[in-house]
Amino acid sequence: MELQKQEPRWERRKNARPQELIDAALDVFVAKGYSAARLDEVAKQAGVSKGTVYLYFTNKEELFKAVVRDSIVASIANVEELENNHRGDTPTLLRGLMREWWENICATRSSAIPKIIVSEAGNFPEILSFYHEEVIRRAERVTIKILQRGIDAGEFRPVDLKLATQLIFAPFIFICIWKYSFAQCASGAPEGEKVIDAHIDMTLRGLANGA
Amino acid sequence: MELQKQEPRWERRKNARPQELIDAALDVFVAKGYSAARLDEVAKQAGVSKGTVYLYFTNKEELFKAVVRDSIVASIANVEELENNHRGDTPTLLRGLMREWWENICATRSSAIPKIIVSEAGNFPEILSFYHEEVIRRAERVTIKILQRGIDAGEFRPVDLKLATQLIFAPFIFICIWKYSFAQCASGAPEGEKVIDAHIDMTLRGLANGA
DNA sequence: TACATTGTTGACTGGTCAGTTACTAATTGG
DNA sequence: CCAATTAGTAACTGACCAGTCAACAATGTA
Repeated sequence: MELQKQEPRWERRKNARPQELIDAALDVFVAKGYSAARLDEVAKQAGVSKGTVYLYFTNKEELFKAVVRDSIVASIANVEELENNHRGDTPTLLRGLMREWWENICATRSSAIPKIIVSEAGNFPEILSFYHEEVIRRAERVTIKILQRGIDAGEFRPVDLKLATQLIFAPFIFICIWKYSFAQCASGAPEGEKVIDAHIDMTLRGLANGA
Repeated sequence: MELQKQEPRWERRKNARPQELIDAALDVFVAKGYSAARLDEVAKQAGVSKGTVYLYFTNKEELFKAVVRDSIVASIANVEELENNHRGDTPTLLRGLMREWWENICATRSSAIPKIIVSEAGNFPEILSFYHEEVIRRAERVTIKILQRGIDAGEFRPVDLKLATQLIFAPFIFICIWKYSFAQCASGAPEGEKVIDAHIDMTLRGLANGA
């Protein structure tokens, strides 16, 4: 018989758990999508048992919403703040919005979320309306605000605000979808960074007020 | 007691069943996607019991493959035949390919299939490799053949064949995805027909050999 | 060291669904 | 008309999984 210091079988981590679970959940949602994601796997990834997940999130849907809030909604909040505090010229501000989207969503694991919404929203209407309210509408609102500001200042020519907003976002969404579907098999996948640089350039030229 | 001719409780329809089941299955796959589609519902839609589905298809995956063969693979076969028999100029042939894709896939219920592949292929690798082999590769092959033919005849300028093929297909795929995701909530959805007309026009101009 | 508090566990439940099978009845052929 | 054949049925099985809960053990307190 040998006496040894027993490692505790588990630790209490009341404060750290939610973020750990959100991180683990993002991993699993990225890999499997929404409905095929297993909460047992999220728990395992976070180093806890499934019961613990339900201690911090009432159900799978709320966990998913927390993941979205932690990544995409946070990014929108950044842009809103950028818009509020920005004092310089509007093209720079719009470039800032687009870079933010690229760097913090498209180029990260978060890019799986728009793909999940596109893929599965039809089967989960509550998630769609949540996403529509907290992501799509807010993103539209701040983008329109920036475009309006540019038009008012005479930096942008007058354009259809809604349509311009959609044209600005479409390539971002397309890249998110591509990354998680055809990217595996299509050899000639478009290089995201370059595509977005070209897109930013095109957009700013397209909006420019030909004095 | 009244004597009446008893309607038979069900009919034998050995020859008709497979097509009836494929049609019903397409409806359900369109509405739910692959993994959320229920074979009980396919059976109900076709007016039979679930057991009958398994009389004609070994499992869900084979049923899905049959649906794909019945719609998209058939459309590719059309294009291959078009290419084989065509004697006129190549731009007309390429326009024929693109119209075929629009009319028989994008503009019909079949358009749900590319969306399903994009959405769920990650979780069903066997379906992805089937689709890659029987749809993507064949579509690529016949498109490249047409482009090469145009280049050889001096009708098209020399272009990167693989890249051009991807650029030709990307808008079709995007429309298929859009129809089954944002189309519901985005008001300013692009009108497919016009987008594709513009796309065909752009492609032919882009390929034209500036004599 | 003993006790109270509470974060965590993991076996369990209830519902769902792909796939199976023992049986039933529509059809066919002698 | 009466088997023999076989398309079709529906109840069933086994696996899976979101969500629950009674017991447990890590930590705080005295």
